[in-house]
Amino acid sequence: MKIDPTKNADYSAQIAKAIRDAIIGGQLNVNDRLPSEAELAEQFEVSRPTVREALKRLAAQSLIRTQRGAFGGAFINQISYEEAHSQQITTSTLLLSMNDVSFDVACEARFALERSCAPFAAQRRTADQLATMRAEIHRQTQPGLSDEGWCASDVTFHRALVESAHNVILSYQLAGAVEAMQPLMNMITFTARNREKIISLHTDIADALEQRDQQQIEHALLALSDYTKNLADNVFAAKQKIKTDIDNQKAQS
Amino acid sequence: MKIDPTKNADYSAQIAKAIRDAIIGGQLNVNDRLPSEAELAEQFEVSRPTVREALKRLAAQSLIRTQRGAFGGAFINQISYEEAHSQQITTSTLLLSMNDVSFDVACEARFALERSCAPFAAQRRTADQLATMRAEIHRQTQPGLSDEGWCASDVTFHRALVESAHNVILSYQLAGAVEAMQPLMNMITFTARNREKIISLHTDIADALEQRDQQQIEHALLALSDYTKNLADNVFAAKQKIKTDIDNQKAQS
DNA sequence: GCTTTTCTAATGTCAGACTTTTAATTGTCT
DNA sequence: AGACAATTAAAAGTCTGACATTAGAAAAGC
Repeated sequence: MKIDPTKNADYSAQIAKAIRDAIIGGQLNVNDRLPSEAELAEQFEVSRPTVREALKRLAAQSLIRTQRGAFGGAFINQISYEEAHSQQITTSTLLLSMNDVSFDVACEARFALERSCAPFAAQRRTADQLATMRAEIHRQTQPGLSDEGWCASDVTFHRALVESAHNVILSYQLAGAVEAMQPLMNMITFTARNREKIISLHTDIADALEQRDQQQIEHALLALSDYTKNLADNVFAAKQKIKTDIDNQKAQS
Repeated sequence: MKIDPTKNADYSAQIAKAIRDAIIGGQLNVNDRLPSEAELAEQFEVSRPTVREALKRLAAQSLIRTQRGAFGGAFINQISYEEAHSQQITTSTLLLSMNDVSFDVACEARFALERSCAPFAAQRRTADQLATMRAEIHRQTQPGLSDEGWCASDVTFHRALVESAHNVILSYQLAGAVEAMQPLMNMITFTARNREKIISLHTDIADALEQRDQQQIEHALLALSDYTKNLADNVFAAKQKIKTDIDNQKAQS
């Protein structure tokens, strides 16, 4: 593990990369302790603040955790599904919000991914997940439910469907799709949507899952996808109309 | 944006979180410049090294980029698909290697996700992607191809299939599946696999894509998934046998 | 008007000190 | 001897102040 001393730029990035590569390459294993900051500074021939910046970079990716006190230090972290989950959701959310992806593309991807869990969900769903979905549907029928509450319930519903496939990798991968995109979609469509219609589609999904009917699950998800796309089209058309009206008014005055 | 002054711990994490939330929440927009490190230090009432640690955390997530010199500073980064890609692959790879996921679970997830692009690939594939896939199949027939070369070609082949769906979000999400898992799978199965068999399955996929036959694409991917699972089973059985043989030898001696 | 030089504000780096935390060790009492 | 309390040491966390390097802007020169 050495760094390039020629450039006087970004030692901390280089050190972080060296350690990261050692972790990925297997030279450093889970729960191994890194040398103390002072020792690392000596090894890399840089100052302690520089080492610390490198360690903070690694900590930001959950690659290490630090502990103070004697026999403390920086330890290689075992990345948990939860951490990977939340990282992926953060990245996906930013990616979507910063690159103005067309709604159709996002919607298509989101439901395509969710459909991929259908065969396993049909096989392996337990009463537990079904009960969660039914409970969320019931919550969604409550007239007093706020938009935030609706959105949270929606996410819980879809998450239960994903979990019913009982495949941790699939759950992790789909987290990005469901939990990052669903709130964004709700934000866009909430003005136009008809809760009863969505509840009916949710009920179709739950029924199909109860029957362990893969085809029907996929079909119901497609219907929900189509309805969502339609909603967005309506919202955009309405926005367009407002814009046109304003333009006309300007032209008249 | 304020931090909790009571705890004398992890100011840098708190500051990073405050800025991250501001980015996600939209208070800070792409290409906005953050205040200088000295100004941030004043605002948060901490020292400059502490601010710098916070900024390095954000830089590690590609949320900001920094530029030296007058009128330089830290700017909000527009997260590109490429950056998000590589981050996801790093995370997925670590997640898989650190949590000893069963091969079947990973394999099932990987191919389920890839199948989700089948309907769009069938509709939208261009001659370009098909040509890439055919070229990779041809490369795979070369007898002199190293294991590394095979693995790279395999990834390129599957990546072309994913790209043929022409949905950037889907491409991004599937990158984690294909590019993180495929090399790991190749590492496990390369001792047992039959290149000709895989080439034939790849040809089936390319043929189905050429015919724009969604069903056939999914079917061919399933066949490849089954074959891969079988390979892994054989590898594990072989390992088990070796272990048993050694135990028997020990028992005899 | 164009090029070159100088200026300046910002990040990058360093050295050294102090604070806080935490677990192991040592000491003391029952 | 065993349980509890005080001590100690190692390590992260933080601060201060300084210097080096960079790169865009402004000024000077042609």
